Amino acid sequence: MILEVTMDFKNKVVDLVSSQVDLPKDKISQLIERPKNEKMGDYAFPAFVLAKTMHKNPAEIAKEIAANLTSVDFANIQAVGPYVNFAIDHEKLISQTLDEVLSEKEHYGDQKLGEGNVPIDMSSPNIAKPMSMGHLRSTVIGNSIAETMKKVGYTPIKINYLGDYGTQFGKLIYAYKRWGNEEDVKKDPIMNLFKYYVKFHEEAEKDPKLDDEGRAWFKKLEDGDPEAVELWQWFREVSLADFKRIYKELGVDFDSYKGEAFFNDKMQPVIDELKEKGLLHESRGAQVVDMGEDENPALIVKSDGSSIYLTRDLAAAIYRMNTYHFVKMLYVVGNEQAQHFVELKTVLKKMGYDWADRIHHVPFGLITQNGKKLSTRKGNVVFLDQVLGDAIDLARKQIDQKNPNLTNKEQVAHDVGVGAVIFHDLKNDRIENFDFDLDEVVRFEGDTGPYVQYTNARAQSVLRKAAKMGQEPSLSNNSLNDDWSFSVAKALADFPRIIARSSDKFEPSVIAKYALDVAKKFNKYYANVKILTEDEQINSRLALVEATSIVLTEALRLLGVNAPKEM
RNA sequence: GGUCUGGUAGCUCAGCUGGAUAGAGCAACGGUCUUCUAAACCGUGGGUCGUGAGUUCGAAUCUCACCCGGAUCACCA
Repeated sequence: MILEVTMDFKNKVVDLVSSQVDLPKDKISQLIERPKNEKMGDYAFPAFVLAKTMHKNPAEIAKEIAANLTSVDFANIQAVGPYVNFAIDHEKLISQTLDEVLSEKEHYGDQKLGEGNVPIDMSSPNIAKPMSMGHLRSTVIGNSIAETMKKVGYTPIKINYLGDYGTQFGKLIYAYKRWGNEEDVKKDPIMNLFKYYVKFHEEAEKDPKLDDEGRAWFKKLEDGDPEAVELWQWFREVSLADFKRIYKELGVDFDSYKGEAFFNDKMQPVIDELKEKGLLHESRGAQVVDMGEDENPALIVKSDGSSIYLTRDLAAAIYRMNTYHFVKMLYVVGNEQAQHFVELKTVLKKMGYDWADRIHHVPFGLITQNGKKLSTRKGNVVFLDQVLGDAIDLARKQIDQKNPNLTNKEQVAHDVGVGAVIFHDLKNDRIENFDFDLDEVVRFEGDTGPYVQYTNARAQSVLRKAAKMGQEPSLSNNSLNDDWSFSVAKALADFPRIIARSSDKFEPSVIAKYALDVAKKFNKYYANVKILTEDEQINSRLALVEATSIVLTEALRLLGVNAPKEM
């Protein structure tokens, strides 16, 4: 069972206040806050609410409450203005927290907030196009949410809903036949296919008839034209191989690669069902479902009879419900598609599927470059491959400069470079747009992934040196009670709460911010306290160091970032 | 124009369910490596929290209006 240290103390505060005040406990619990300034203590009860009923000014009330309270768990209980401040006994919080972290190790922070399958639709790059920074976002956000959901009891199912179907393939087939050749595609599949695709859109600007050609080829593909199908399969195969290479770099894997094409034969039943339920009607030659007064209708079948993504997503959602019986389903997809998911849920609801409420669109902000939207069609993209490569190169250079004797340089360069890119993507609220700036992404100083990794490496280095001295982490001796240790321990005690919040909001940045906070506090500790001094507290200090390393490593793991022991 | 989303320090952003003098990082300037990895630490300067009302003992936080940026508004996904 999980004993959360901070909860423990908070409950004690609630009990104490409750003994003096005529308010229900849950109300008190709600009012209790954490002072911003650590000097004011660790918990505070504001007495304002009582002013009316007691007809006294809050400061007086606070004073009275404080005067009547004593507790062994708190070093100090005193009124400051209208607040009753509670300062936790440092020694107690430090020893309890460290004890808990060291005994639970990487399971520290595990909790049971729910259970059941949670499919996560994530990454989902388009076949025949290079993966961009946009796909990176979906991939790393989805991955981190999956890890976090697992930690709180759910069973995530990572689904890569490959963009392996749609009108774009008609365009690509046309473009390949007109400007492409087999040899080039074999040499460098993605880049050359992508070139044709961009060329198509350039030409289509001048000659809109090309769009019709593209649509025609897509229709052929849907009708099973052998040439179209063969080309499509080939494009898919070479693309997927390339994607898997990048996923390996990122350390992300998937439970399912069922892409859009998989649902080709599952759309007609959905269309039939919509028809049966009287939801479908014709509009401008297409089949649509009404979305209400001022809304555009949801398009189900295009006027030329071919399929569209909403229909496919409906089929996919129903399939996933039947397959996984999910308790939640997440779509980690850019914010610009928000309307689509509103439609998806609305149509499912109209079909009578209440489980549509279990579907959550987890949107993220747009990535721009020099303020402009990245568009694959125009070839205005940032290639993920390149970014990762640059980041790793830079990490390698740093290692050569700062720690040239490091043994597994390549591995560490990879972890640090890729870690920087992933962390950068996760540290801000995911809804936030960001303008891509390579220097910013591969920065290793300040609020960055490498900063957290470095902090952990420092901790590990101390532990290695200690072992050589014959010293190891242990809480059996003297416990710590200095301010530096307390600051670190208090941060460590927050971990379970942080995980709960992150999983609740589907927000990895909560964990990223937390990791930075722990790292910062540990670095202050490190700068102010000489750890490897052979006195009676050395083992306790080492316990603090090890606990910090455990939490940092686990926080990074939840973000999908490796934590090298040396760098 | 409708809908969604954002507007906090020069730049990039925190600020949890409203609470005590609004915080980080970057950038600028100045310190700290014969001592546990300086990818670090310490210090200085820098903000009418978009604007105006409202709710409240108390608003960056909640409500409304307005201003600005971005996304989106059926036959792409």
